[in-house]
Amino acid sequence: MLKLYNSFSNLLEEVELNKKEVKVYLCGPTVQSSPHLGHGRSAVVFDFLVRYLNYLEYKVTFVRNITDIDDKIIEKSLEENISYSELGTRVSVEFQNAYEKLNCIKPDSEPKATEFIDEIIKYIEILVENKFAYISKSGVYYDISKFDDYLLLSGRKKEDVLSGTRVEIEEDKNSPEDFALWKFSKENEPYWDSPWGSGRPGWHIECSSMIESILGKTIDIHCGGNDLIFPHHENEIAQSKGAYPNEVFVKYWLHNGMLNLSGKKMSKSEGNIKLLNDYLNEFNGQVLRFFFLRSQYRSPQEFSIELLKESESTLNNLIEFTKDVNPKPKDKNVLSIFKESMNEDLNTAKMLGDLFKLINDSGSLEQEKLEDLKSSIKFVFNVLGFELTKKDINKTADEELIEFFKKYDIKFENINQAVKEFITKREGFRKIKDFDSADKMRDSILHVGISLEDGTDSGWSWKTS
RNA sequence: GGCGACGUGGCGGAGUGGCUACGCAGCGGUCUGCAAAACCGUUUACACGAGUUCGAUUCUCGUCGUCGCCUCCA
Repeated sequence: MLKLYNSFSNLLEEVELNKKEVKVYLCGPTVQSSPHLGHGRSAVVFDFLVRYLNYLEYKVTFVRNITDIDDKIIEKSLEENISYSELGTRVSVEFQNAYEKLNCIKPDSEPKATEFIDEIIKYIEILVENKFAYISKSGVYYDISKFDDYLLLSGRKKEDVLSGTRVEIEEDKNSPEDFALWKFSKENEPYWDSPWGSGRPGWHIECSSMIESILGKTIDIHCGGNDLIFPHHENEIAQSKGAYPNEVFVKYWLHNGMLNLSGKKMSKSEGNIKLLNDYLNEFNGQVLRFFFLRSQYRSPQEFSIELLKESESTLNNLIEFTKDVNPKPKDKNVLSIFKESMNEDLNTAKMLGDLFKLINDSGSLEQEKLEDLKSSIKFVFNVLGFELTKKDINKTADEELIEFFKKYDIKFENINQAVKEFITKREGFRKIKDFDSADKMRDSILHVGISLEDGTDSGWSWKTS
């Protein structure tokens, strides 16, 4: 039985869903700047969720939105002297590429706020009609005083929120905690026409509106980073309950923990962000993905380049262990470890530990059982979106490699052929016990990232750094 | 100040009222011309104080500390 921690009840709940139709919505990024590692974590951990639901034979409809219009995007595009849409498109492409490298499955729908302006306006009209919204000089606002159940998700009181420091008081709102549904445009700002005046949607309304348009009034699982709980998700609830008071909006709220750098949250506002692309060039996407697997999705997770390298080592060991088998669901222990830990609020960290325990105890297994263990481990990793094969091993020749082998009179055709010839040459020295020369060759090839391993199957391997 | 989370061995990170988590690194060994890889073995852990209990890292209370949110954010 799958259990998930519901942020709304603050409880681990047994999930009851209709197998034939599970609707999942993930709050995606605001495309104002390049994707950072935190975006990666959120995308990957909820990709684990969707893949696991698929494995359990739920029929999932998965939507992940893109916020392509908001104050920060406008601000940034003015700085760069390009249009908001040019900036948004450029950054969206970066996100797509990153998601692809991380092997996240493509959502069934990836709506952008600006593609749903009509729907958003209709939604606001309902809120105005239901008296949850009012029009003022600067825009249309949600009237918090009308919604009694405000802040149930974050478990706060209205009066406590009032004491916050960031409330914009300069605006002509009835109450400081009211939030914008529609913002009238100032000069040089992009705008769309609306019954109240030209402007743009507020940050929160797009999600309520797109959820309804694409998935319907009730969805099963709503995911996002835990920094979105307040105000974003509170406001989504306020909007959706304001528009449709008698409908259940979301059955299960799931929130992932933040990524930390030296114990502090990585975020745009802290200015301590690490860009995904920086690491996706140096490491392959699978390593990043594996890094995210090592911690349970709700826990804060510490990031550093050392920890990423550590993940790479661990992953390589796993790849090595399973290298000669095809993925098959054979070993009952592996499958029950997989299901039990995933059922326990997607505890991928526990799964990993328990699987390694099996690997450690596998020394005495007979051949067939050992193969079953290996192919089953490969199987569950496949389910979670890992190929468990070494990538980049057939790295195309670059100038450095060609030059290197030329020094030893070896013509570079492909990496395997070249290294093989190199090893044969070195073996010549070893045979006549000229170990000085043999060691020099081994040292020199190490400088181009190839490490020779006498007595192993392949005789060599790539080093990553 | 309000609300919440957490404090586990060198680092990371699970979990449990009594049984080695696990990974990586380290150390020792086997192997090897040497090294690497592989394999075997292995070291100081549950912030502090009190309580409940036959027994607490796990439950309760207190203390200290760290972090998150409080209308920017994944």
